Amino acid sequence: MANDDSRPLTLRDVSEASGVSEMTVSRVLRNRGDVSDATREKVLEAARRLGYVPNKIAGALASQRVNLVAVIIPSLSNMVFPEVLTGINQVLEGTDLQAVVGVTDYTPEKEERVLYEMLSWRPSGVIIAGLEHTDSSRAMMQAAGIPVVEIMDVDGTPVDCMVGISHRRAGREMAKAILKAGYKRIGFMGTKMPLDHRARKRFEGFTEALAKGGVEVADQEFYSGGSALVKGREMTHAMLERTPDLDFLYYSNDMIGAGGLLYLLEKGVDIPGEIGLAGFNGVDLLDGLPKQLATMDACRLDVGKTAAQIIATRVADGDAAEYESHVELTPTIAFGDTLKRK
Amino acid sequence: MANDDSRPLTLRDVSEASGVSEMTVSRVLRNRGDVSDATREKVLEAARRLGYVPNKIAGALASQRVNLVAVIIPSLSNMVFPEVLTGINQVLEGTDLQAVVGVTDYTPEKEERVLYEMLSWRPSGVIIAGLEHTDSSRAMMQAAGIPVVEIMDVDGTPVDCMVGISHRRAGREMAKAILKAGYKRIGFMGTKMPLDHRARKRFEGFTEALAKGGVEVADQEFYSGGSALVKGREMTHAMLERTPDLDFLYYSNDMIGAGGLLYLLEKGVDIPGEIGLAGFNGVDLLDGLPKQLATMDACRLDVGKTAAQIIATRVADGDAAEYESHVELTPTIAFGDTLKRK
DNA sequence: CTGAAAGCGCTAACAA
DNA sequence: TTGTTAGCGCTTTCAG
Repeated sequence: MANDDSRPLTLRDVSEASGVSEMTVSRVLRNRGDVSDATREKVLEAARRLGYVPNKIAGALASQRVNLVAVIIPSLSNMVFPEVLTGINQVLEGTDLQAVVGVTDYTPEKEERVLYEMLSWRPSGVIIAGLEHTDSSRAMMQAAGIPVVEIMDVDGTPVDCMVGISHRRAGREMAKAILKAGYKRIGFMGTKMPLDHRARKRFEGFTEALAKGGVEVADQEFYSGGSALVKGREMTHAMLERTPDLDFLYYSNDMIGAGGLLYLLEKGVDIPGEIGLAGFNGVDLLDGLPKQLATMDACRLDVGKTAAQIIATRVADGDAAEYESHVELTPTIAFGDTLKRK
Repeated sequence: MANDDSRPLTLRDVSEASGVSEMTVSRVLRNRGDVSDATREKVLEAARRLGYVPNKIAGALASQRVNLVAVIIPSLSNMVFPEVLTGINQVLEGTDLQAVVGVTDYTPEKEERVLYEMLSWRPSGVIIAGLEHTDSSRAMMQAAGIPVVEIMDVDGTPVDCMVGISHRRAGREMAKAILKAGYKRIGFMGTKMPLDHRARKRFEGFTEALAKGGVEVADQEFYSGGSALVKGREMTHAMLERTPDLDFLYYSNDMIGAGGLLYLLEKGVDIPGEIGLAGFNGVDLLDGLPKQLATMDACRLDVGKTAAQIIATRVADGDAAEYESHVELTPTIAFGDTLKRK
């Protein structure tokens, strides 16, 4: 099965084994051009028998084409991003494109390194989370001459295309719903991540809309590290000790919201009567909680699918491609059981 | 900044811009061989100014070296796998190796396709979940002539190396702890996945050890799809309706265990007095629950680190490398608040 | 329908 | 310390 020495097999080996020229072997293996059934069979048989695996490195260099799409995201442990990936993969599976993932840990420097590394493989496109990048990163994407889709945010100016929701607007909408329900003393909890621009924008939209209603955030707290569920419990406890008259808690993500919810339910607090709660993201997990946490869907699957669709279209149709290059998806509020419906 | 036409920049462009030969430019950019500080500066300046990004495709073809490690896992949404990845990345960051992830969705056919695809990029090593693969997949890994580490399971025979825990033993240990605590009427809940060999092995070890203690699983149920937390609630409810005298529930993963726990707490069931509970994996999430679910850690971070270490060592030291090629990690039971400590 | 020749952009090996 | 030469394994192009 394997060849005598340990040198990987080449097209030439298949050519010799089948008595067909390298060129024709190549054609058979790629289903390109017309090849007679007889030779095709000979080639396929030989390739199978030898256990030939083509060398894409050489193929890519020769054809100047690489069927990879670089996907650059901040983290894999956030639930949110694997879901975007799922959307991307769903669409790419229908093409011959292949996603390759890079993780930035929410730092612009690592993002730059990862981007450089990935671009050096000459991918067919880039899908990257967020609109904030170093100048150098932006320059690289511009110079790469390939489609670039910035995802998950539309509050800013993209290098090329963008697909996502407006986090500012999401924050505003939630604030409006809260005010409308009659809550007045509002606490906020989130991650201590100056580099999580989307969370920041949500918070800005939130405070802005509250202000319009004459309300200010009465208390706020930020955490970093550790189990989000635990942090949600702890912060909720601490905040209510400090500011007992709060009647609403807005969490910057569902996990800490869930922690807060579990904590308050144990304490026997009346929700949403005495205190209302809301999170952000619409994670699956919430469905299994004793009460459904109010939240707002970030359209993660859709974002992934739309972004991949743009890349696929551009790769297939070239510059003549027709598509929306700026797509704003609109999330809807899920009131659940923790936010009065007014 | 960008070049005139839209052709990507080459070494030659940098060479011309700096007045240094291509070869020396290459040396500077790779920090290889001795280059005078003066020329080094000239080259780096030119490369930066032009915005040159090397072409790894060409580099890999010429050097016959690719600094990629193929990592093949069943899923990204299982929490477990991103954690293994974290371990892998932690170790690889200290080398010039780079992980590339492929997802199989728990099917051997897709695993085979993904493996083929990845091997065609001629990676320096493979890390792949599980010991069960198609003959063809096994043959490919054998023929690739690169280090292969099969992870997360040691109950079987690897192609090359393996790192993980024995799921059979994990099942047995949990059964023993349960029997020792005095529980007798035991229910089991898990995923309906004939292809999740590790869950299967755990179950086998579990029933085997129970049998040794003269106990049989009194009821069992399997689910597929949907939110695990919700499924945990639903199955727990259904099972206790059907078999009300159960005094212990063993869940094949922590998420459904958490769902069951939340459900039973709402019902006011005394845990672990009236009913004991245990899950599997030791996920972070559990820390935030009202009671700590008993579980068993699968050593995910360690598995990733050890596997990556093996690859890194083999790549660096070649066949002369010294390392354990079969590593069995031993998980410990966390009794939490849901399993009597005897 | 099949084959021969000429690179793709880079690096190993050697020469200067 | 620097430069020259000859490919890496495949595909493009063009000729049969």
